[in-house]
Amino acid sequence: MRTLKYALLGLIDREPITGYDISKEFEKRIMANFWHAKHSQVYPELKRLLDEELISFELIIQGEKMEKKLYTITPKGHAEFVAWLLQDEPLGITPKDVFRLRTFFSDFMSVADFEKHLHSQLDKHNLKKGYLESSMSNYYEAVPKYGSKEFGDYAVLLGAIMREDSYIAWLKVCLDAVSHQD
Amino acid sequence: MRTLKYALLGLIDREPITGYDISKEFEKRIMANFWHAKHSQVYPELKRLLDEELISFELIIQGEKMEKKLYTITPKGHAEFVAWLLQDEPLGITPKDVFRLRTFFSDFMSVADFEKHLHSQLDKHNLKKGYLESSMSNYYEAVPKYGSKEFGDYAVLLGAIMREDSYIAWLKVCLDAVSHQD
DNA sequence: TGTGACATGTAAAAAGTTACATGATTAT
DNA sequence: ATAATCATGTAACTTTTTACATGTCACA
Repeated sequence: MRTLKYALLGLIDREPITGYDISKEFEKRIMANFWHAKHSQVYPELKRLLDEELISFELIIQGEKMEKKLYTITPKGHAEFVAWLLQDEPLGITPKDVFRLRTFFSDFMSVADFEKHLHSQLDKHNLKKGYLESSMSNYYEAVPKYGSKEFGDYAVLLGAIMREDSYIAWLKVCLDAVSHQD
Repeated sequence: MRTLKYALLGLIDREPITGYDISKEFEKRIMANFWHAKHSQVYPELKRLLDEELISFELIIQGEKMEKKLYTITPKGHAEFVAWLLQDEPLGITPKDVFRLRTFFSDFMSVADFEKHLHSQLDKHNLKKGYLESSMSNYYEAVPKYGSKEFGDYAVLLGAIMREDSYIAWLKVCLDAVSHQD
């Protein structure tokens, strides 16, 4: 399906970018909320897109001699990207979730152990939600206009916060259900 | 990390099961809501668990000559499974989501095209939510008691419904945000 | 008699992770 | 000076998917 290909093409189409900055985007910035790839996957894929003439690059010298490659999309790359963007796909398999797997097998744990797990998850998801909410309030005071990059950023950030809210609500319901049975 | 190993051990620990039924569990039953593996991954992993003496099997003859292998967990397998179950893990990377990726790049689409995408996703997630809700009402009239298999089933099913609700709510917010700008 | 579900596997390829490898630049 | 970050890559391995491969059983 080569989804990474389109994730890279889209990012490069937004604005010229280096492999290093693409990796950062996947590891700690907004894209980390719905896609991921390590730099060891990004660099070979960039080389492949270059071979396919979907992108090109300009060598930039940073300081004395440090080189970086600033990638730009080609017309062919843009056309392929937009064609992919408009495709309607079936839902696909539900994402894997190790904590839900543990919950499914909670009958092999004591109530106390399962409650410890639930509290630990609550802490982690609350922390994550906090990070997301501060990104939201730092960058977007109102809903950005559709058609701007900011709208995309805003929409996926909102989705990430809602996903955390829902996960937190689920954990609390589980906690409720077990505590009424102690 | 070998999470598939523990997913298999847990299932087999619940009750003796064949490779075929494990695959069905991943493809269409409750486990499909948080884990997945094709039969081509399941059979080799079962062989590996057998080599490691974490499981054993009994040959069952179905009808005239059709053979099936009913796998059972060994004491060693059970011990490893429970040790894994009690581990607390960091959150790990956010699951990939192709539709969120498309949303992130929605500035390369017309409002009409993005709205079409949103409606298509709404249809699919509403359908999925419907399936989940009917499983819920068919099987669980009240919250099952903690410590039973049914509690695990119920908890993850509830989580899956809440996840769909949240996704649907997000899609509606996006639809609202774009329609106010037409 | 043929279709769909039951049942179990292997092989090859793609995708993703971990480890290896190197060097420059900036801030303390 | 030294640690953190910038910057780019490759190699080996694990995980996952797609395709190949075979045969049984129940039902219409």
